[in-house]
Amino acid sequence: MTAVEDGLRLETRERPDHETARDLVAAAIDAGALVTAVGRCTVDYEGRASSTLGPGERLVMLKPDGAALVHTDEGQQPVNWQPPDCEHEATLDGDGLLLIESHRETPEEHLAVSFESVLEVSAYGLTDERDLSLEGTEEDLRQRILDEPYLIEEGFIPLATERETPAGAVDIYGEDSEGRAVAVELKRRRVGPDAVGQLGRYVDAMERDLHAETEMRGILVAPSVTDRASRLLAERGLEFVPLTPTGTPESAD
Amino acid sequence: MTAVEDGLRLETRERPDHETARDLVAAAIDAGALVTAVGRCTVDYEGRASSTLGPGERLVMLKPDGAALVHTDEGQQPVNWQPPDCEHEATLDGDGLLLIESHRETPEEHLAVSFESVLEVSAYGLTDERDLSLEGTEEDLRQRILDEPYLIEEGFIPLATERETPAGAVDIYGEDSEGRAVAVELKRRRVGPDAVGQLGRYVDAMERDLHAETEMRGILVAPSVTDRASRLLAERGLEFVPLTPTGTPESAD
DNA sequence: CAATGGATATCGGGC
DNA sequence: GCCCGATGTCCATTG
Repeated sequence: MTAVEDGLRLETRERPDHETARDLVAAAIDAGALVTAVGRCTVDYEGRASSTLGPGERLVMLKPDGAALVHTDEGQQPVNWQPPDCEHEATLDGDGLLLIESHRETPEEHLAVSFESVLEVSAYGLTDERDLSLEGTEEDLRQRILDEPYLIEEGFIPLATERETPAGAVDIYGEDSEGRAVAVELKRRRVGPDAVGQLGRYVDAMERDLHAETEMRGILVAPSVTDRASRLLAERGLEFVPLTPTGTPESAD
Repeated sequence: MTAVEDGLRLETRERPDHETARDLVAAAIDAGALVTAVGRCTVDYEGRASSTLGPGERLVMLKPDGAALVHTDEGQQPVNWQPPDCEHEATLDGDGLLLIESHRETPEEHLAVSFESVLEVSAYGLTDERDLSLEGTEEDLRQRILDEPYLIEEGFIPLATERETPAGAVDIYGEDSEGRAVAVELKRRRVGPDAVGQLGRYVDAMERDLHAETEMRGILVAPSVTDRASRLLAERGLEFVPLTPTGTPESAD
């Protein structure tokens, strides 16, 4: 019985032989620990796409929720990965070398990491309450507008959030001071053409719903807008109001 | 002089005191090693947004390229992070506890991880050739069409890729058997409304360029399409051709 | 530098 | 389970 199975919090092997590494990784997976394995390896992936990665030194992380990450010494993103809810397995291949595999269905995906050498293997028993508090999101921008509707313009009245249209949900639906219907699309950061297309789809869908004679307004709310997006807004008769989620002043175009 | 500075490949401390942890992390950052630090900590971030994370046990990874990752026991994504090209620093705070910070400018961003306890600290000297070969991408889909244009339709002739329009670059520009201009937008996976909007913008822009009388065709190429996107395609007079990057048959709508 | 769009995007909410 | 849109998205490419 290993320390991990005993409920201890940490088990590490430096430069273990492959069998020792396999034993620890397998036990740690069973015990619900977070595992790291560092060494020279190759990586093969097959699923939504497929990839191969030749020999190199990387860090492999296996999480108890079934996520797997292969990190090189560069980049924020892992070079290979599996999302949560995968099944992890540690075995010895035909040459007696450590093989870590991760598999899931829907979609069918398989990741295999074949180690030539193992620098270190560690198992950590982690607990986390996981109460991240994040500010400066699109939700903060929405709340800011609901609290102070005049930030959109004098006389603007919010009537609904996430109002459904055939093209999707409008972030804020309301009326202007002359009673015209207004669709507001929110973005927490500077926007490009995509956001204009999104707002345009909503406005088109609502105009169709409200019958042709009613004039809809569409307002894009974001810290700023790119040149091309600005031109697209003008072409489609849509408007822009500069506003940040936090109230911090930023350059507004 | 530590082992890391000597060029050794691995240096680990299990349950180190905070000063020992600080020394190793600081030396490893200087030496260009990849660092992991596991322990109970709080995390504060301030930058494009801001966040706080209360006490919990996490794994912090510092990469020699300046990236930083804070991983909990759940999720593929780190709960906090910094992109590459940040400056990392390991110090002792006023209470003598390990403090890992990461900072960058443009945009101004700061990450601070305050450790209450340190389970383990490791430094790895990694080298990686980083030669990932990936198949099943949009680029593969494009090449497949350029090799076999009839997959779009009988008589289709590709004339250009990434052809610029005022609305952005069209993936493939070509002509049909009757000489009409065709814009083709490629997606490697099932598409929703966004892709329709993207194609629509290109077609509108090209029709404007080619003068009003010329009839443009817009074709969306993807494995399949959602209901709403299908309706949007019909509304805008755009077309859909089911095709996968690899040729593997998938359910096509 | 900004801008644009892809990604094995991941993630969460709604239906 | 699919669909849809947000993300501190990251990231490569291009101007």
